Amino acid sequence: MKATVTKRTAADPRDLTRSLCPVARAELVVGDRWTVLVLRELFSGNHRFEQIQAQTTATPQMVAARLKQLEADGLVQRRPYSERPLRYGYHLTEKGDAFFPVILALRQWGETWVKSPKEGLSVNYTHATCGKPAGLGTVCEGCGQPLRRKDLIVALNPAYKREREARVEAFKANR
Amino acid sequence: MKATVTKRTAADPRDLTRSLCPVARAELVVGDRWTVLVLRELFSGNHRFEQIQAQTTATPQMVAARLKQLEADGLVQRRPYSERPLRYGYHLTEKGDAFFPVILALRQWGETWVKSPKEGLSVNYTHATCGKPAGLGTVCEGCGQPLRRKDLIVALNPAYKREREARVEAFKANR
DNA sequence: AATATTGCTATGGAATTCATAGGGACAAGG
DNA sequence: CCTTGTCCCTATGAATTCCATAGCAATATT
Repeated sequence: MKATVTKRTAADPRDLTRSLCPVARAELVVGDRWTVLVLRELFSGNHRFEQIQAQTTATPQMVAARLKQLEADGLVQRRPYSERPLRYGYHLTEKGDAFFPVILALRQWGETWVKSPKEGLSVNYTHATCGKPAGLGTVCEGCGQPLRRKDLIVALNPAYKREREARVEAFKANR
Repeated sequence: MKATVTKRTAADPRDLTRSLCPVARAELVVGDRWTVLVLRELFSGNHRFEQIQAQTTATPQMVAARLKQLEADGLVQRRPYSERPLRYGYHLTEKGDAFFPVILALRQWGETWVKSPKEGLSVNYTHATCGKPAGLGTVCEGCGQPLRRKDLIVALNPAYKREREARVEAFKANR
């Protein structure tokens, strides 16, 4: 006979919200494609709703829901950037900023194993601290120090830059 | 007037499958909670369907679908571990193995920002190459070398070990 | 007064997920 | 050979989430 009561409860070992596994716990917060893309935009300096929507290509509900959840989870803080009309920008908290190594690791894997080599690197980082190219890892290729976002000088591949500009145009075009 | 034709096509800048952004491209493959948990299990040495199902707590369809997709995406290879009856185990390819830094980064962020300190670290790694504790980063705290999965000696926190054993029991209990 | 800008919310249908149940292929024990 | 057990999935239907499209509110601009 099959089990009759299998609903998940708080004490259920199948409930991952209290799992001791740090990966499972992290995934409960960021285990979603749009969430990661929203964070990517915040790391790349886009703080406004419309920009995030345009670059992630998500629907406005998806963006609104993710930003709301990220705020509830403490990764994002909303700050007004205009009083009249009242407009909010979205900014990373310390907890959100600490997510950067995950983005870097995803970037490295994506560049190496998902993109084709002929597409070239999309982003080149220079490590402001030591002045050398930072490479693809999570620590600087030149000096060995862990890479923090604010120490990086970003240079976009021209094709990738065009792609991002094209999304802004496409977004404006059907507003 | 609103735009009339907004379906996404191959040339649409909103189609991320050909985006030059490595993060977006990576997320198309691994931007899913169950997928990441399946990979975690493969990294932790569980290669059989039932084990993966028990530890991820996903439904069998979810596990089957994710494994199938991971195989199609080249991260996982299926190998028979028994001829009669014919049974397959799931193993990481080079591409799948290269995903380890992302798992490490998620682990670091999860341990530091999602779990409460009193829960303690769930996993402690010793770097076999240098013999020292590897720490929480993606490079060894002791020797500075990037951490590869096969160079790590794993020590599970007793409470975390019990949690994993409890999931095996719970799984058997309602089979 | 008319139009544009920005940041969302509303709606309905399509797709996905989940809990639960079951099935096929074999092995082992009686 | 007949039942019971193991392992690896597949089937089903209900609940949930997602997406495309449309629209609204509060201003600023002309």
